[in-house]
Amino acid sequence: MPDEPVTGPEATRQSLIESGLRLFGSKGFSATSTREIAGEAKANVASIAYHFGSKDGLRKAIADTIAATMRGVIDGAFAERFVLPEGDAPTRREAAKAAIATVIDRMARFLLASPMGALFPRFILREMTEQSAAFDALYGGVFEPVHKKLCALFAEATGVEAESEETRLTVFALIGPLLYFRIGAPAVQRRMGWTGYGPAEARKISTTVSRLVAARLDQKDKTS
Amino acid sequence: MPDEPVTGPEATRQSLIESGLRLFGSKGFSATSTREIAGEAKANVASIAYHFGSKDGLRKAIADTIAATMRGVIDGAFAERFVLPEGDAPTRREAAKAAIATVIDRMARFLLASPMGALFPRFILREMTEQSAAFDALYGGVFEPVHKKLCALFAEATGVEAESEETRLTVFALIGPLLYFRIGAPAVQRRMGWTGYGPAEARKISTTVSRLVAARLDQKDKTS
DNA sequence: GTCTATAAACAGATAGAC
DNA sequence: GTCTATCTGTTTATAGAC
Repeated sequence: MPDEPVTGPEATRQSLIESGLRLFGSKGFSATSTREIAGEAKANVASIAYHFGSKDGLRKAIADTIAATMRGVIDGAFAERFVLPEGDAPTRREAAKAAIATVIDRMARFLLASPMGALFPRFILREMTEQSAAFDALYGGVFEPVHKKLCALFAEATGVEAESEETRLTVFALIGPLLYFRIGAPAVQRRMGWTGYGPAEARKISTTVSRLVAARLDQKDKTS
Repeated sequence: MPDEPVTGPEATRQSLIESGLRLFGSKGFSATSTREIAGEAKANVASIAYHFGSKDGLRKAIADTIAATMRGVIDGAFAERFVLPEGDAPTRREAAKAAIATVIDRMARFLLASPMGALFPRFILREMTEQSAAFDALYGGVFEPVHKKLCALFAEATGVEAESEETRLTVFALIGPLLYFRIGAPAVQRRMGWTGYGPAEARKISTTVSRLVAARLDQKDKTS
């Protein structure tokens, strides 16, 4: 991705996407007027129709931006650890556990302590509940590949089958807390007496979730 | 609550609340027109202004209905198990663990397998991200009391301090998966190849989450 | 490419008959 | 209480000057 110029048509485009991401995510698509977006982006109302064809075109452009950015972040996190060492089963198992811990920690830091981490899930959530076309692209391009990779790691770490129903559900249960801390942030922060998530809060949450994940990975098998 | 009549002003009122709950939750407040609500409720457009004063008045009435209903459901779940037996520490600890398991299971069945369980969180989530006044009532009336009770049970079950920062965060992490299975249902269902949540799916999810919670409750203490 | 001005549709709220 | 008809404001999209 080339650096964006600080002025010119591409800067207007980027500015509209950023404002739209923030406003659509916090107020909702219909609740946000194009005048408001243009105002916050310091652009003209007509520029939305010019650059994206329509208000809905802007929505699609935002979804594409999210998909591209998240693929970059996640591929980076996996590349760091996803190649498991050759060797005996216990060695591979411990490596897989460490890899899961790394990915969870990277996801926690992105979701809780980066600016985009706060904006992306809110936008995605709205697209998901509205069953919009933008969500299909996000699911296939980001969500499913990540979940499959985590299932493979979980299988390595515990010896179960990667694509079994139980494994897929368990992986959802393991990433659930992380996403909930982001999605339910207003409730969490009120209960914790926090005014927002900073690096310190992100670290505490990451530690809490890591302990939970570790407990499940170390759980003795039982047919409950 | 008296049974609603099938006709008359109270039936119109209830019908408008139900349609508003469904439409506000799925499309968002601003995206839903009063004409659409009235149409689905088989009522007249002007009846919204008559019964609730305004579109925003209907929003508040829905929030009140949710708060009252959820208080009933949750108080019932806690009443069943919340009184811990007198006795030695191990006995109380096991009772507390059983109580947590019961509450988690009741919450899972309500969230995943009841009609309201699908509608309430969607509406609440929108009110939360829009920082509306309706959310304040839901937080104070439902969310915080439930979280505090779970913290107290967790403290009994593990011996930690109930209101410590770590305990509060851990309880969020434990209920996170449950809420995520509901909030992220479209993504979960697509990955699982399910067309929706029925009793069988709710049971599988409840089992998965229960195993995770049990793993954390049985975790050996370590200073990680 | 960016702007102003405007068109055409739609929103929520209300007045008044019944 | 419920209806029809209408008022008033706002929305998105577009036409055309620059």
